[in-house]
Amino acid sequence: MKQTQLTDSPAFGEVNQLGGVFVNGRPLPNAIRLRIVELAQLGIRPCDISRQLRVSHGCVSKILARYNETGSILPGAIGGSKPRVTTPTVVKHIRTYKQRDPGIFAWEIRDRLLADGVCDKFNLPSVSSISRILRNKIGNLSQQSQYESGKQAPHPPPQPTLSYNHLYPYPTSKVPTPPGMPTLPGHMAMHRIWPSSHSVTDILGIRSITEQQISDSAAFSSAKLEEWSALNRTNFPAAISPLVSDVDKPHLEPEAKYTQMLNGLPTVNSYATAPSITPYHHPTQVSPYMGYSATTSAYVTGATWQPASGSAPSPRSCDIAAPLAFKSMTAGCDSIHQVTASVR
DNA sequence: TCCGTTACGGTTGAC
DNA sequence: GTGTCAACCGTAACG
Repeated sequence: MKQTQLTDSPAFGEVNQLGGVFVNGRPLPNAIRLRIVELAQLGIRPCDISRQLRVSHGCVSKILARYNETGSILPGAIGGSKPRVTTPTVVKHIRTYKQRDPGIFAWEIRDRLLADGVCDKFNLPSVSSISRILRNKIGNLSQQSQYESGKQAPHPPPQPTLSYNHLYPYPTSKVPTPPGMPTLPGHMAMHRIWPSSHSVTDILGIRSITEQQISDSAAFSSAKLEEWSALNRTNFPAAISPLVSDVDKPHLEPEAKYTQMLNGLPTVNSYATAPSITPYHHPTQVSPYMGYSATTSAYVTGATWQPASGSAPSPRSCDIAAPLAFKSMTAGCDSIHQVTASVR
């Protein structure tokens, strides 16, 4: 299989064709993700980023595409199930509808749920789900309601004020799409936080990176990423930090794990330092930890990105010191600049 | 050579 | 405690 073509399969990581270390099935560390976006914003071509960071170009392409689309460098939510749409509130309303009109069809209930604001188009149960609820959870309700209707006052109408989002909020509803930004479908908007707490510029401290030295931005990156890495699922209350959304919380954990394993191990600096990289050269020491340091303090340094030859790098060969080009990222840059222009 | 896309094996977490 | 499912991941390969 493709994966078996990898050059190495250490117990805790694998080495790709570029010599980079990765953990199959796990996201790249935020430090590398951040670096990918940073380099792209500096005008460095994805192929060069791929080679320098030893990340497959497909991955670079994916991360940059995600960043352009969502403004976030963080991976999506891994695992878990889709939130249930048949919440108790929805069931209650279905029951009410059935009580008031025992002959109501499932599709009519569905329309009512939508019309009354109980559900929106994203969490509207399917007709089959409603039928299942009628069958399993409400059962003989029609007969019961007919019986009860004779001795009870009419059931109060459904209260549309308690929407599904009240119990199972969708990030899309929590995070309005900013002006000028395209409206994303629900699955995409799940990760949309705007102004994105995960945008590079935000990560870099809400300052325009055009105003900073790379080393300065790296310091901010490091600080932010260390902040991330210090958090994990278990100690991450929803409101603990505005920097990270609920959706993205799970992805802090891997780095927290990696960080915990870092003591005494090489940092990512040795993994992704440009001068040390000979194209397609496999590191003599293969350690998955090399690539999974959550801290960029050692990983992202200005001097690190000098070309091995010592000659001045061109924009085509990683001109870090050159003015920002924002190559091919202009679509999202207007908003980015708006964000970076403001200082909290 | 570059890059978007896709198949693949793998991980994760809710149910 | 375990299995299933559906989301995600990055890589390698293709075009």
